[in-house]
Amino acid sequence: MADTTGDDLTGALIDLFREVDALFSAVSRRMGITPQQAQLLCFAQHRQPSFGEAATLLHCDKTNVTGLVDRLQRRGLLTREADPHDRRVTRVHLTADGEELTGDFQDAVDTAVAARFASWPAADRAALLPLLRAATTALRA
Amino acid sequence: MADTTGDDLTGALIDLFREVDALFSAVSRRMGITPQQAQLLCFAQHRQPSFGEAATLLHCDKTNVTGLVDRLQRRGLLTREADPHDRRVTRVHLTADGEELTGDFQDAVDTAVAARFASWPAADRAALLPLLRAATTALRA
DNA sequence: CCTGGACAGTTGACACTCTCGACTAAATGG
DNA sequence: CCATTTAGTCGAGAGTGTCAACTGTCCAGG
Repeated sequence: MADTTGDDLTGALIDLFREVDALFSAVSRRMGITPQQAQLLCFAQHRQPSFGEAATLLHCDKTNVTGLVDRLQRRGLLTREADPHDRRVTRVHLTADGEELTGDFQDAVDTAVAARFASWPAADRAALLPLLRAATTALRA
Repeated sequence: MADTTGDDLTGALIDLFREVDALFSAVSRRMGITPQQAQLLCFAQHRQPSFGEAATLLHCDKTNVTGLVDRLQRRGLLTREADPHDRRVTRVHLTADGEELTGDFQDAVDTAVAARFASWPAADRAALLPLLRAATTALRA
């Protein structure tokens, strides 16, 4: 209930959001990190984000990133590296331990998702993926 | 990148999750409450959950709910009501202010979602809703 | 040059979230 | 009637998140 468009798209989005959140949190916890830490580690895997970029990616204030990085660095999962082109910026690099933990985390999430969709017909799964991407783009606007 | 099934369903789910999270958080903030408080208020609108039920719905420990309710009660958005059938349980009831704020919150989210999907063809929107629901059910397993 | 404004990260203060273990009170079932 | 279970609370402690104020660096315009 509670809707404007006649269909309850909002409710469906939030229900899905809650399930993904639950899965993501459960796996994070099992790995001994918080969901926010998991997110930062995943970002740091592809790029080597500056603190400001990390803040943007995480949708939070840059001052928050300082503490987040502090805790992960204390555990040896990442390091702060000076940016060679701009001495103001510090970049986040994963350590070998960080890479391993991040890989394990992603594998665990992938496995869990794959298991839950294992019984889906290929046609449904094929239809879902582009719609999810389109919905994401729509929401980003 | 990072995937088991060939398609990157996991990535798409997490991307969508992040957008919904961003929207939900932004609206909560605009309303002067936290996302967790918003969730609890929404639940309390339909049912009158006990603390344990609230904890289950919010995927968190019951001790967390005590503080959550404390803060919302201090702001006059809800009350603790004794359950007539079991004197151990306390139920959460929204006040008039709480109902109003919750309604405003839901309207704001609905409006934002509707606006972002306004340009979607009806056919796409019709296809999206059942797939979202099915995906939610799949993940719940 | 060199100075002022913009930008990157840090710090301290503060509120909220979240969990754990220990506790009280009430229900329940031998 | 007593043992157990269940509901909520409390205190301690770690993490998340914001804000305002600060330092250091970069990059113009004068």
